[in-house]
Amino acid sequence: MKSENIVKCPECDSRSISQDISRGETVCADCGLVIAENVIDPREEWTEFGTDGASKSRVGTPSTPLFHDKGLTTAIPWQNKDYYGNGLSGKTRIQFHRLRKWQQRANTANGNERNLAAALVELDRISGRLSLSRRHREEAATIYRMAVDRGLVRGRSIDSMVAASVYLMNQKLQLARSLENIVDVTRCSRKEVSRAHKIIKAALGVRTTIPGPGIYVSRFCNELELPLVVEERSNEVILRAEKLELTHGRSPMGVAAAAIYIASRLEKQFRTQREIADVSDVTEVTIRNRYKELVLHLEIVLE
DNA sequence: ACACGTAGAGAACTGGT
DNA sequence: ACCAGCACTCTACGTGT
Repeated sequence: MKSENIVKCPECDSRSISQDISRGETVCADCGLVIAENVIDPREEWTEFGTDGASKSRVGTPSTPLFHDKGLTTAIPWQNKDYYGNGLSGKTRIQFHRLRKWQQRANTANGNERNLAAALVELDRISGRLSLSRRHREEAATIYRMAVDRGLVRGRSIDSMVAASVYLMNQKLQLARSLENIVDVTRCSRKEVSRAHKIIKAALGVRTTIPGPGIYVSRFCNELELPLVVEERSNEVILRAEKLELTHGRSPMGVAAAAIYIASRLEKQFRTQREIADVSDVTEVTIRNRYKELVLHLEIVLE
């Protein structure tokens, strides 16, 4: 990984690339794109093992919850070759075979570890499809790890528990992903995911604030390429709507979509109901119903 | 093209048993 | 665990500008 050679962000062309060495990441400071990860930390470890100072050289990637062994592995290659590429003698070969076997067992020996290993593969897959940042993946992985530790996964499908962990992380960190967004990228039903989610949430005692429409505004506006003023306007509308309890029992995405529709017209940055419906995963009908309601009760005049 | 309105179907939550 | 009732949303229209 030649991260030190990167000078421009491939996403936004910004030149402010920063290296977070202790996390092993190279990140664009402007758009937050992670350009490289698992970069080896070349700095000397603080702990000194020798007396000459030169022995402080233990390096490696930082620890992360994203691998079942937290990324701290020693790999014994399968080839029966030594460092110079020469073949190993029969005796050594047998010895290495045994070492490999034991390491395999040590890595995934108990059921929990094996479970985690499988789960993290799934987490990686769905995180990719939801384009979650590393921080979000780590939080989801941590939640899943706790669920495994409490024995919650036993007898339930790994996939549904992983999806539920992602959803819980999403709520905890106020990410704007709906349950549908997550169900779409898993192999299990909405019912399974929401049941698993309830179980984990209760067992871990995670408190989440019920997400209001507000959390969707910036994501939708981004996808619609609307300027910041529209975003602010939308939030004002939503705030007033919440005060009048116009949002209760309504799909938050529908309310957000309607607020954006109103705001975009107020700011003369017209977007059609169709366009807004597409990014917000609600239908035009719902946008219409919500926006009529909002306009009526908030006494907003659209010309 | 876009916005508007409606009817029937359907999914999801609540409370009851 | 299943069921009924409920409010809300969706699909699929037709209509109007």
